[in-house]
Amino acid sequence: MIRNRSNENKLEGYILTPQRQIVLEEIRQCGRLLDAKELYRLVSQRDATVSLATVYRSLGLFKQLGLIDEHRLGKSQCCYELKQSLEHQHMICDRCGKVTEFETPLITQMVQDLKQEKGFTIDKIELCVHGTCRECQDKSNE
Amino acid sequence: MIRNRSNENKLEGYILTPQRQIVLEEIRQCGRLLDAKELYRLVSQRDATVSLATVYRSLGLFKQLGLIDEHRLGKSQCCYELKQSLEHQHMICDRCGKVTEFETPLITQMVQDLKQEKGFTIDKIELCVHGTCRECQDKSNE
DNA sequence: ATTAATGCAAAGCCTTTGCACCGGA
DNA sequence: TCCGGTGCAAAGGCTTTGCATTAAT
Repeated sequence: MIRNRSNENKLEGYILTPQRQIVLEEIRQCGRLLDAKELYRLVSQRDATVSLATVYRSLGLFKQLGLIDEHRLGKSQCCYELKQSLEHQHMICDRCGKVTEFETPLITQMVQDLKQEKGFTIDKIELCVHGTCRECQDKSNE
Repeated sequence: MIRNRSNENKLEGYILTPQRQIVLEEIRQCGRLLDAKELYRLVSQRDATVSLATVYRSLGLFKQLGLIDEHRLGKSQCCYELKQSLEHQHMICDRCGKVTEFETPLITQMVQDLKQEKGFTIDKIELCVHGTCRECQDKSNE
């Protein structure tokens, strides 16, 4: 097995096992938020012997290494995606369940404000924006 | 049992049982975020026969009636507090676990931006702000 | 041989639910 | 009597963990 002590694949000091490789590639290829079950299903299509436990353990490792972000978005289960900027956030439509990405510079502003006013140093801001998307509003108006 | 069809206690059309009364009062008196277990402990001190299921069912009702807000704050368990304004948000210190409240007008701005740019109508924005509080930073610098 | 990673199944944690019982109208 | 609310225990959903096995150096 390939041991990455260099920074190739950003898994410094950790072993890039075939299982971890598949998990990471599926997150990369998907390009949207995924929960563990969805990810497990995708991974299983490529190697049916990979267990759900390994998916969770890989996610834990990637999270710790800063390769991915974990979001809860007000739901009981976690969702994952490749590491994004602070400004990258998500809206959840409560009618159709669709998750839409957006960018907002207000986050940067907020980080500065909180530092200045409260002395709080921020590592991560996650928004849980709930409402109704344009499509669902249009449907209501028909 | 008192049936509130008026808007006293804001429990219109619902029965204000002794159990519900205790649950609501404890949320009121506490004045900070509480999870179900903590709330159950407080309620039990006043009436040990009240079950955890009743606490959860009461929380569900209050939530539905808009009396309280439910927050997840990136944690697995939910926390509850009396209904607050959109601007009222929370920061979590990842070192000491302390939750600090703050107000930010940027939320209002964000609601407007999302309406204008994405056509998204927002019911609720919840921030999960993670970082290090001033006290924990000071401790590190000693 | 040593050490880490994996698969499996079991356990954990928080929350919801089915069901019988109770209490007020 | 009727009907909603309650308590209890069980079930649910997601995630973590213990343990034996496997794989790499």
